[in-house]
Amino acid sequence: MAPRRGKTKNDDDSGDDSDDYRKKRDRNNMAVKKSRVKSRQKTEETMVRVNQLKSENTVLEEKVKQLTKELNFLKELFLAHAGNNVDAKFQNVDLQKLFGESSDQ
Amino acid sequence: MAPRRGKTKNDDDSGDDSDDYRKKRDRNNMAVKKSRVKSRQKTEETMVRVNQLKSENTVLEEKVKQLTKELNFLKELFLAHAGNNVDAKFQNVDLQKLFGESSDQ
DNA sequence: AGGTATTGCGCAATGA
DNA sequence: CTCATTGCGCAATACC
Repeated sequence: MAPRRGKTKNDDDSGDDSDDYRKKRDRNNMAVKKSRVKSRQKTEETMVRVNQLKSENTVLEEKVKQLTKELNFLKELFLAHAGNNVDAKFQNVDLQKLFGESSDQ
Repeated sequence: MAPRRGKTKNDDDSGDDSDDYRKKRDRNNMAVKKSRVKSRQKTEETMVRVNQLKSENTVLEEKVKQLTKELNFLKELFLAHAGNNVDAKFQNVDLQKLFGESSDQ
């Protein structure tokens, strides 16, 4: 596969000339491998996370849609009779505030 | 930095003895670099995506909470008077169905 | 000071 | 055949 033997030709620093150099390289190679496995796992998890979030999101959007629908129905029903002076007690309620722009946006 | 010069000197196959081998290697090195840049960008984007989704999620959760609150308020208000036989027209509405367990959860 | 962890890079095999 | 992707080792260097 790979023609190992870069033949580092020791040249200078680090007093190790050959054998514990190898030991050191081997240990680093292990570390590299380990680190890369970890990295891949992290990526995997991130992908999973994205999918989780996407589906949670979908569920929540449906819920909002449903709730909004219900709320609008109720408001209409309410207003239809409120304008009719149905019950004096309803006068206590500030309908404008309630139904005008109840929630934001 | 790296004492390149592995000078594959090999002998075997691939009719290229030395010069277009280098060309080939250089091209591949370019391709590798490009591919890795792309990979890193993709990772970056994924991170961004996760954050986007997380905040969208938070917003949606708040919205659901708010809508639920409003809805409950309206239902109570409604029921308080419905039991009072406020308006004959309300008789058309099946209040059990409306307020019983309208939505899930 | 001495180790592991991370990262950029080149090589070679393999995939399109 | 050319380019893209991937596992791997090396060396630098970040991190403790």
